[in-house]
Amino acid sequence: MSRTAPTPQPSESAPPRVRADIIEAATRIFSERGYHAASMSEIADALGMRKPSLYHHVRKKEDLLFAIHEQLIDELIEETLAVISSSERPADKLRGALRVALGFVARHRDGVTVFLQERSAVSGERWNALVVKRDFYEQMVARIVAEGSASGDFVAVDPAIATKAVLAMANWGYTWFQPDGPLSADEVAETFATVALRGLEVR
Amino acid sequence: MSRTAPTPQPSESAPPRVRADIIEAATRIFSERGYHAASMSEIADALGMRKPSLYHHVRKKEDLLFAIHEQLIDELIEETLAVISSSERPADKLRGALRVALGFVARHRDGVTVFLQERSAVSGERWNALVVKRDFYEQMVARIVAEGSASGDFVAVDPAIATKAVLAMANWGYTWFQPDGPLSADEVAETFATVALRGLEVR
DNA sequence: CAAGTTCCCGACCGACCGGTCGATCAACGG
DNA sequence: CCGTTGATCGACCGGTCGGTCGGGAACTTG
Repeated sequence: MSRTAPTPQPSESAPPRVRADIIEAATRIFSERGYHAASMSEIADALGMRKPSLYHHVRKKEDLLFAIHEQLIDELIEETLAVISSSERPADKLRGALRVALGFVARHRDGVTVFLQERSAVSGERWNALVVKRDFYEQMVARIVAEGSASGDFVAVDPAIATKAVLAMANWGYTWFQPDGPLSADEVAETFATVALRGLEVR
Repeated sequence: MSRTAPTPQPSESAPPRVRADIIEAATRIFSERGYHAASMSEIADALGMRKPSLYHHVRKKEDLLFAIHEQLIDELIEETLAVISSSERPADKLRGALRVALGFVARHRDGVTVFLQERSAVSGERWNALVVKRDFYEQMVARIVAEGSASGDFVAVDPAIATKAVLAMANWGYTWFQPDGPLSADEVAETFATVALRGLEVR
């Protein structure tokens, strides 16, 4: 009864809802077991169907991985762009970018795990588009740091290396942050921003 | 002629030299293709032998992964212990720990990649010992931050979160740092330490 | 030279995996 | 009431992988 009335809108050739369920299950299983170790049967079983049924909705295993990557990077870019556009001072932009990144980990932990852990699990033509988007995101962060350095808001350290430090905080979160744990994403993001902007040492 | 005179010391049951070559090759291939995607034939071929020959020196594929992990974490703990023991001020300890970590990435890039990328690729009994060592390393960094907070050298931010920020810088390096690139490990470590201790913002 | 040890490898095995095929079944439209 | 469409799945296929086995080459030791 729960999954017997599909095709409510036969309008588009794009899938209606099953697709989302499939990607969700694939994300969880890829995240738990790793892309190569996970099997299509596993994903099918998690959806209450058998492998050939899953292949009715999906062409290749790699397509699932690609869909996960694309969905995530698009959303991350969109949110980050919005936040840094509505800020003025470089410090606020950096704080906002960290808040978006940590919030992303909190909301899409499995997806981020797949995104960062299975970064080079696949190749092919369309993969280049993802690399471009990933670079674009990094460039957004790099631009914040570079603007701060140029305007005199930030101290004179190598902006490229400082960017890597900020990206590290944003990207490493998926390995330890627990969305259901005692720490909130905003709390972590604020502390990270404080460390990155004011430093730990008392003067 | 290059590999025809083994067994120079039949003293120990421990392997003489081939073992090191095998682990080195496995490290490179696991790092490039991922543990699950890499095959034992690949590793054997890289060593100029066939798969059954490789299995003469190695019992299981998982043993290779375990050996890589163990070797690396032991060395990292040893070096970090030495550096933070010979320092006095928390700031110097933190700087030293970052220098060790980045130097590690520079010297054992493939190994660190396997170590951090294939963190949960295997299970089993002995795996617990590795988790304990990994936790011990993190605790060393945590203690530096906690000491700094307690002594008043560091500002009053949540030490647990600040520790994660430092660990992020140390651990994320393997994804981007190029040992043969224009940046030296010490250069990066110094800049990271500056960001973590003084912050980016001018006051 | 004979016994022993170490290493090597062609051939093989069982398991599993990504992916296909064809039959079946339910729902909908005319 | 029948044809079409979409979804499901048992059975199957080709390929690969981790791991084994048994025989042989090379070297050491006596």
